[in-house]
Amino acid sequence: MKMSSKARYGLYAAVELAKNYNSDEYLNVSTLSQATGVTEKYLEQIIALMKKAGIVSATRGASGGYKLTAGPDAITVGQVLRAVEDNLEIVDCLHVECSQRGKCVARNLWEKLYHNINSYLDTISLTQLAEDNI
Amino acid sequence: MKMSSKARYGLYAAVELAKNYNSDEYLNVSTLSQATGVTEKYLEQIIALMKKAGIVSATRGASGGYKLTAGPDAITVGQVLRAVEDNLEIVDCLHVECSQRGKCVARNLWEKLYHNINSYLDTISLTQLAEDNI
DNA sequence: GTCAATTCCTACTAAATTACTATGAATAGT
DNA sequence: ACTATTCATAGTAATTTAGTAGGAATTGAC
Repeated sequence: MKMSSKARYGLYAAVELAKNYNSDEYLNVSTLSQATGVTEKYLEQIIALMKKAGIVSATRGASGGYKLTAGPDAITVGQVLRAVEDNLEIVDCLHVECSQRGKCVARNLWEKLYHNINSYLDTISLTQLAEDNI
Repeated sequence: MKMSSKARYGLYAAVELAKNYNSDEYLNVSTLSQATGVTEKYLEQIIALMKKAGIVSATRGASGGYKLTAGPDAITVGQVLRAVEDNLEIVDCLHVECSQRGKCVARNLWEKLYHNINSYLDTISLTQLAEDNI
């Protein structure tokens, strides 16, 4: 039950973008890579996931880069993690039909646990994370 | 962030052992395998982890098998999962020293999340799980 | 309108982990 | 002694993760 490196790196990048939010410049991958210690090419892929999820926007070309689509107060850790981790789901049987008989003793447990985790993660904004105010 | 099959199978086995708790017979791997649909050899390994964690006891030889060391009311899902999943830890940096600078923005988050998950899982007993009373 | 800086897209690969399978020794009841 | 069982450990195949690589598309700057 480990978080992937994508999840960790995604958070690092999100925090950097949060810090930059009040600037009018975009942060490019090269800068983010230096700030986070993650290779550019890998970060590109991770940020692409955040973009796809709508929490990051981008502009191309010279002086292009990335920006949060909303203030860091309004974006939660849960949103970031769900974007980069493949949906954060604890167990496949929540969306795929489980091979076990319909009456799997654990199914309800996984659902509640999943809900529990996400509820918690959605109480924490990027601002709070950046300020370590958790 | 997926639960391993060990975690799922471990719970299945634990529920079977819970049902058997009031009997004076031990459940052997072969029976458990049939009840859960998991191969005997794999189950052996999983139950060994539970035994190591002290929630299951065993006797060898003819008419040997396994039994919970305490009533299913007194054993939680969290105990089972921590036994079979390698400690359930969300992220390595909770016990291994993290390569990131000491001031990792996420560390506190992982700790709280880890605590959160375990607290929840420890509120659910095997009895509750077996009765789907979650 | 060309050039350079950037994102975007997608294929590939190496390493690690997971999910088993296999073999056989140790033990205990009958 | 025999048989049913757990216990210990090694091996392996499949899957996933974590990253590399190459280049096309786009945009701003000059």
